[in-house]
Amino acid sequence: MAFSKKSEFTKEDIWLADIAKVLSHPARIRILKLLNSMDSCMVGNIVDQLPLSQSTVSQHLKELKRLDLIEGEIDGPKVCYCINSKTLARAKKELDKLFSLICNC
Amino acid sequence: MAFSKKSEFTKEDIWLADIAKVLSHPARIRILKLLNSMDSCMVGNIVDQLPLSQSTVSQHLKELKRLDLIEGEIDGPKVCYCINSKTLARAKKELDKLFSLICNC
DNA sequence: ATTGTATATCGTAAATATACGATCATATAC
DNA sequence: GTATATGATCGTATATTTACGATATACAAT
Repeated sequence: MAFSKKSEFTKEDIWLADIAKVLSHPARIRILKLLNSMDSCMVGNIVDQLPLSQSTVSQHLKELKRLDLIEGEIDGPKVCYCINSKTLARAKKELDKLFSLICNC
Repeated sequence: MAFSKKSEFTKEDIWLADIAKVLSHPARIRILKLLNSMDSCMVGNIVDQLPLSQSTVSQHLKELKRLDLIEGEIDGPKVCYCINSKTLARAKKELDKLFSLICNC
């Protein structure tokens, strides 16, 4: 493509699309579920649960962090990730708005 | 990448990720909103409302149709698209399940 | 200081997505 | 029949995503 036309849409639609994009890989959905179910949220534990290399998981974590869906806390040489409920709640609200608009559900 | 690892996740996560992927472009979000607000749902009307060429819009419609989020009905030389509420309701339900899992919201 | 452990980043290859113009197929109108 | 209109598909260029191994960084322990 010559260049992306995404910027020609509304800010709201772009943000929702961006959130959807972060959720558009099963690894990232899995990671979000894991972060909420595990006692520990170290990267190593996440890597162990996924069929992906450490570097690939790190990339997925970066994407989740970029959209503020998760937060990382440095703990010595380790990093502990956790869900950012605030952003997720906002995402849920906006998705609800979209669905109520387009299909009354 | 050598090849995608998406198939190594659960069917549920893959389906949700696929739905999210369809929603991951502002043009497709805009199209869904338009289909519900316009009297007519002809392709031409949709093209008029988007900053994209006819062929690009057709590609986006194909994606929405692939996941069964919309349905097309042939009307002479025209095609009328409409929302498939059933699939959207299922998507909403699965997204709700995900959000309640990961952030109690 | 050295060694080990945990994670991020870099470089890179292949897959997929985005976008367009051109063309094709089909239905209507003449 | 031919022309016109609508929308899908093809071909193609570029951008982005996905994935990995290798390397770098940062801290901890010895």
